[in-house]
Amino acid sequence: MSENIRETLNLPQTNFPMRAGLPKREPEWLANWQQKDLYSQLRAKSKAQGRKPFILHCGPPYANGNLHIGHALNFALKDFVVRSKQMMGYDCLYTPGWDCHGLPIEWKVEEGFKAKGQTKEDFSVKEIRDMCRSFAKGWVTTQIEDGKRFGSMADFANPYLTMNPKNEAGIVRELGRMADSGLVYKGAKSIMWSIVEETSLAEAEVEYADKESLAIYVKFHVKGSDEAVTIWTTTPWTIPANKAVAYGQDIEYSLIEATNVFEKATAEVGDKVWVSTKLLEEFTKMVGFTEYTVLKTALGSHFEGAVLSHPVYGQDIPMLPGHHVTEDGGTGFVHTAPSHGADDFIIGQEHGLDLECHVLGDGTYDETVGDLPSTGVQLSGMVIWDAQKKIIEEMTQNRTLMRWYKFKHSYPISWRSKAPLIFRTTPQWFVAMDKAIEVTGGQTVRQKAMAEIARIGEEKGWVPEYGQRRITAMVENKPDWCISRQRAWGVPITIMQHKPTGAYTFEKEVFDHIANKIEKDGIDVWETLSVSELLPEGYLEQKGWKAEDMVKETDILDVWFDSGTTYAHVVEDMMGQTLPADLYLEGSDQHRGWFNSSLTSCVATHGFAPYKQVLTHGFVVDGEGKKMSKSIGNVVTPAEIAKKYGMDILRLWVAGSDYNEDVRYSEEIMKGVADSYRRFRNTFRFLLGNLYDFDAAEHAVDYQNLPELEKWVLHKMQGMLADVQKAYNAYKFRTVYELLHNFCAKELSNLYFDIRKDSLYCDPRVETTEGADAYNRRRACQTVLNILLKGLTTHLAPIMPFTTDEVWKEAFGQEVELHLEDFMALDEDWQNAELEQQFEAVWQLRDAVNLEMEKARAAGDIKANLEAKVVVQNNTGFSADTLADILVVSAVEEGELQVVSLPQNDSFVKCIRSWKYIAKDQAVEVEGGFVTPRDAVALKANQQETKAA
RNA sequence: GGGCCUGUAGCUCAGUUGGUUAGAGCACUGUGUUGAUAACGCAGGGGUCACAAGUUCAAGUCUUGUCAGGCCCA
Repeated sequence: MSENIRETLNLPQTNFPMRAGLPKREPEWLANWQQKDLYSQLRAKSKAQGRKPFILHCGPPYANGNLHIGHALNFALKDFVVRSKQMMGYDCLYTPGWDCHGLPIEWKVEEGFKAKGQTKEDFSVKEIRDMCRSFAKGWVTTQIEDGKRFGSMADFANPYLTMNPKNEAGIVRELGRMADSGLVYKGAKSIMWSIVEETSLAEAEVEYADKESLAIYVKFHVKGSDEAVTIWTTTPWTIPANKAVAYGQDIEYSLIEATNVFEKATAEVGDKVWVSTKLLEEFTKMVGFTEYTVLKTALGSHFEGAVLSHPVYGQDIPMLPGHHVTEDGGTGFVHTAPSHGADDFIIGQEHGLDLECHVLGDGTYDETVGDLPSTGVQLSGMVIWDAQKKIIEEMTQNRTLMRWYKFKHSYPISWRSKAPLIFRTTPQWFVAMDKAIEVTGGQTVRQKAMAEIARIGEEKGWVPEYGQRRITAMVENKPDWCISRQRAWGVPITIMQHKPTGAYTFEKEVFDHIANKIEKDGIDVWETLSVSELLPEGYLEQKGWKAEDMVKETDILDVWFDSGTTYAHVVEDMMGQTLPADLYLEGSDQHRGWFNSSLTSCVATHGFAPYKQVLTHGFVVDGEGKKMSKSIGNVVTPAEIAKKYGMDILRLWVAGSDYNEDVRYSEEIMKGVADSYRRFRNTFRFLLGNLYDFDAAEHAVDYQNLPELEKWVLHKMQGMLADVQKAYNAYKFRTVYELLHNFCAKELSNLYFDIRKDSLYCDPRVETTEGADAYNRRRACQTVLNILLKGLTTHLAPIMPFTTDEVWKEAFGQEVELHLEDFMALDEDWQNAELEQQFEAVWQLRDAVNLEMEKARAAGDIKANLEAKVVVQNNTGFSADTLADILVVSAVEEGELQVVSLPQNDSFVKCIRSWKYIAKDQAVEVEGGFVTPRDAVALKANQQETKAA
């Protein structure tokens, strides 16, 4: 019999499974979206509606490996933005891109052919480029596939690649605009140079590691006296390039004479040397003076005009004042080789020293270096690292060396080869930061960039705010931008020099003309086409130059120039949009990288910043807050996570994290995220299960006819979803997640669902005269469930596109696309502050009753809530019956708070259908037991319906 | 070594201009249900707010330092 009764209930029915099975099912849904080309459908819809564009411009990942978890964080955040902006009424365009040129790829390609015993010289530039191109293409293909798996709403069919001829042409055009306004110049500067890769390196490409160097103390004899000045250096190979010794103006120096020395010391009794007074003790200990006398002291200015003798070659060496001289270590004097040090270079420039570099790109000395006079060793052709000992031997022989020893210190290395770098002065192309230009209205690039940073800050464009402080510091101190690289894989610096006059082709029309050729046939035209083909018609004639006097530049552009100018060749050219873009969104390391190069470039060519807002996120670290690295073995890939948990869980992890800081990833955390996911999923399952017989068009109840409780739910939902939209606008996805999750847990599961289960399950699902009230109550509840379903699904869609799509199709049919929808519209009329207040009192009462119930339960008086009658002072404004529903008890009576057990009361019986206890005299007897009058009606109506069907 | 940032319950996070017994969700424990059932309700335990000084009538909240961690730079 009880089974028959059960059949008359309206229990939830749904095909929406409790267990998601995301790893298996997500790829199927993804294929469905792709097949329907939702991105294009959204564009068509947006166009038809005349929507305002919102441009999230994609910073290109580098195409040389699989996407890692950091990319997952970035992709997820970008997709939250794209989807939420679209659903809030924008036409949100998102073209993903890839950075394809550059040293890391060229290096990988070289590794490949070096393994086969081939060298660079075995290939033409074009052949190397072709290999690089196909290498990059392979990774772009892989990364696009990886990227699609994230579920991003993006134009994956038409991505931008910095190696596409169209983009390469755009890069050249931007260079042309800078050259035309006089910003591009060729200079000689001291730069970090890798002798392994034979190229200069950008700051970003330099790492630091401990290295053992040979440190030396050297005497420079003062001409015309028996005194000497001492220096200390860790780069003995730069001694041949020494051009000066620097002193500190205000530093006090002492002239000391050694009266006794350590027996094995190179230094000798009788040595008269100058050294910083502060460093005397350290110095004498290091060079082995066991006894010495101080002859006199003098300030640095004493050395003005002094001339020294070079410790190897003996030529005159000037002493010069240097601001960079300190007394932190060494001797207080600084060995100055302008071709091998940044400070040295500056001093050299200031004083007109010879800046020529005697070290070649491969790290060997060139012909201009003289042989070592005493030992007769030939330096030219020798690798600098090997030459060091020879130089030390030489100075030992000629008695200018005081001491040498092994010294361990932090030293710059190449990020790729990990080989130590050297400072080397070579000709390079630069973009001037401090030259006034027209496009900015007469300001320098730096001034205008600083002004733009401040303006964006005033407009709250730096999210989080500390981004402004970071980029300000970077731009403030940024030296002129070295844009040239002596490599093959990149966009050529399309400048020619007229040899006889030394003039360069800086005119914009020259760059544009070459860009057009590149756009048609690729960057190789720079090598394959002749000078006259590359120059605009009539250009040479106009200048009075001959083609055979023109020399093409062989350097290529820094990759940061490629990505730094995407605002032009992607946003303007490819996407056809107007600058600035609405948003750039990348990791916080890009304050120095892409945000910086983009700002600098766009200011230089357009006179303003390319973005309105810049959103930055931290890095993914492990559960202990340590960085992820292969050596520690704490690395996880997005692919693994997708396979284990599913992408919606990964995305939910991002949404729940505070991306302003570093984001922790661990199995424990993911377990928690998966638990949170279940709350959402079961909420949806409950909604879907209880809407199985509801058709809004037919059954929806008008707002004014809804019971108070339903109105309260709509009020709460309306306020919550309005806050959710605010949070989306402020990119506070964590708040979105929390608001939705807590609403599902508190307002819905704990309260509304719990209360209305009786109505949903037990009220008649068929309308009859005698059961009209109960029937309407259930339809009213379903009306609200249906609104909740739409509200929650649409507002959660940007975070969990897979699950919400599954919900939507379960609710509205397989052909209905959630991701073409906007956020469900919120009705202002749902606001009802008065009602909220009334319910606050109800919930307080409910808490008090629950505590009392728990006591009764502990005492063994009751088990289930429905076994209780609650005596309470009802000042809620609701009837006793309504309050009984809200408290999920069988009855409410007025009086002092008390919980009364009904099963122990002979005058009550349990309704076999609703399990409520009811007074015997009100109960209806049916086959198998008693039911309440409501259940008697529902039982009959539902049975008849079942029979009819 | 320098710049920017972070350190609140087992986990993810809130904590407004310093002001009563520091909050939420999840996890955990107990318990009830077995008609959201690998789900749901109810109740409960759990924090010397990284550490140490200082300012103050009063500090998670301000200052300084230490420790740990991250990004960028040298």
